Amino acid sequence: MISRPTITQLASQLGVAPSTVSRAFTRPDLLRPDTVDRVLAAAKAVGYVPNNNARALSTGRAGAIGLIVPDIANPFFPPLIRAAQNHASAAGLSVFLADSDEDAEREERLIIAMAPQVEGLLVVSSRLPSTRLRELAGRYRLALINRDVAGTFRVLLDATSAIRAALNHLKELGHTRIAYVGGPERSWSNRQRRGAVEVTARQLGLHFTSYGVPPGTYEAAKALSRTVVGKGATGVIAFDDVLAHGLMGGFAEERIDVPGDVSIIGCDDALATQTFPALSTISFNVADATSAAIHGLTEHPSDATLPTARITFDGTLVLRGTTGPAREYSAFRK
Amino acid sequence: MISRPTITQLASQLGVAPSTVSRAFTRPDLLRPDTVDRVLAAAKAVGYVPNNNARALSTGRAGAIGLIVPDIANPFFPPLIRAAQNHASAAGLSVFLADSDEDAEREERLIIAMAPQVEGLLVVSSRLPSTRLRELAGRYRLALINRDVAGTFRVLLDATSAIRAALNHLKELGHTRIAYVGGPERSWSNRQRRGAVEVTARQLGLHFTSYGVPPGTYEAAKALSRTVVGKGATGVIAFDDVLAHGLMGGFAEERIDVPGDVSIIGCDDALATQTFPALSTISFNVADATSAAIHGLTEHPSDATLPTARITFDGTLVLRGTTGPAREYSAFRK
DNA sequence: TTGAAAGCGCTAACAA
DNA sequence: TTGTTAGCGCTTTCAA
Repeated sequence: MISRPTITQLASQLGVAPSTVSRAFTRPDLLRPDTVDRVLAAAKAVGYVPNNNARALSTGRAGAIGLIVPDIANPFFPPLIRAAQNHASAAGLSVFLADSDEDAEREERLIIAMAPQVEGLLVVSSRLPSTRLRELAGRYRLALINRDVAGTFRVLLDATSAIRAALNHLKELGHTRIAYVGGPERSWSNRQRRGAVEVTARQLGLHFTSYGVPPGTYEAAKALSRTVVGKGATGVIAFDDVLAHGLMGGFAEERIDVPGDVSIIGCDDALATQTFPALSTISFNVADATSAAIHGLTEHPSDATLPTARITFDGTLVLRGTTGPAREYSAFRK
Repeated sequence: MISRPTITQLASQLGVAPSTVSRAFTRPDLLRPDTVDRVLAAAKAVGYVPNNNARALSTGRAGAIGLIVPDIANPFFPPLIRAAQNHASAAGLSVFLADSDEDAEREERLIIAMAPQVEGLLVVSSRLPSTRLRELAGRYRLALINRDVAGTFRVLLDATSAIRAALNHLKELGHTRIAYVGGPERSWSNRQRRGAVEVTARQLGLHFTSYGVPPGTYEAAKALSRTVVGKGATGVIAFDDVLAHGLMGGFAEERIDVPGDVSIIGCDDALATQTFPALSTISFNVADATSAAIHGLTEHPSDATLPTARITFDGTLVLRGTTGPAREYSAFRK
């Protein structure tokens, strides 16, 4: 932030009032078109850029939103972050990004520190307890993504129907033993997905087993792969593509063929086709969901909190190369 | 940004002057310790948080830095982004993140829009022409990462020595035909790495071929894999881990064994061990490099531009599972 | 050690 | 359609 032309300098140089310059930028409709042109041209010539801080101070509107994610390195988040930036900048807002590092306390500190400085906060895949989150949403302008807390403004990527489609697909291929490999326990998506797999499996008469990979990492999933298949599951649904990929890595090492020996379906469609074989998965329209959340954040800018809302987006099953006919358990047992 | 207690309110509530409250936060050394305590306690009680915008306006210091990356979804950047945030927040700064989407014009617009609002800009892997970059660095406070423009403040991850080690390693394994698979043409790292491979190959008497994957994506690299190996290369160095992984994906589809048929070494160590076999690569201390850049950005906050500097960090060759003894070319030719 | 007061650059009544 | 003016919340001289 080095010194630069101010609105007053530009105004006196043009022989107009500061407010005229201001209006040329914020309410050009109030000015004669040629005045606007004159001001804008002069602004460009001297390199005048409005000072956001002064503007924010004057209007009481921060001109920015905050975005908190648990782990920027997880491939699910970058597209979301990019979508958030695009939508925010279309609304004339910049975005402060922060990473909670999967740490609930850090997440709360971030919320408290950032909230007063921004128009509102997009909190994605929160790791905070629901009661805390509800409290915070009662004090600050929070829009949650992938966290279903009653009384808050939340946008949810709902995998239920896609999971039903996935299990139907596996059943048709002859799979009878299904495993779910879950991720972070604090993740709402994880609990939702596990629940959906369990319920659907029961409805379809499929044997269901659940595993957990609390750190949610590729490595941890890989380490679990032998166990999963050793217990006889031939169809596995993973919490997300990272875990699915980790399982595939483990299977590859064990010479367990995908999809010959075991079928696997991920979630989030975050790895595109960067696995071999290409991963079947559940895809969401993250951009639309993010857009909805940003809408909520920007809609009634002067309210202290966001209205209660529950907006859901369904996922779609995307079949690629990791599902195939079931093989008999014993046929590849080691 | 909802209404919240101001310094004036807090002051009158405490029966002190606003400046006293201000000093309790910014220059506690000027106050009697018990005054400081009293103010801080009251601030905490009423939930007072300093208004960054007002502070920025008053001091002329933005309290934030900007960070521009070409593609947040590329796994090289998230760790860097996280490092930037950690170092910035340690210096009391927040960070505005922006993604140029590999687009030079968009990158320039971002620089011009953000620069006036922040203490300085961290521009990573710029896609702008050097002349533009030099101009911008002469006008704004820019710290470049992975872009070597004379006269600017730049921090470089230098792969040269690690590439030398890599080729020596391949040569010892009996490889004689080396290919480099490059990424974005605008990338300095790409040009540097290609040059290092070429020079070293010549010195070691190895046959060298260069390929390019301008989009720099997994998909594009995968599509190139057959060509690379068809021309007889048995050792390949990829611009980055994403391309290396893409090549591996292509090889897997073609039933070309890694490292049995072809050895491959990536760069950036961005995929950890998320490939099968685990990828040999060149690793950099991104956190230190980022720290150096942020140091530069925060050192002389009132100067209009950063001093000229060229700070380099060498990479390290990390051998994992994708390199092995060379096989005769004809042995696996299709 | 603390207070009073001016001013950072901008916006938004209100007036003209 | 444009100008005047009073702050927004904070920091920072200067004075006490």
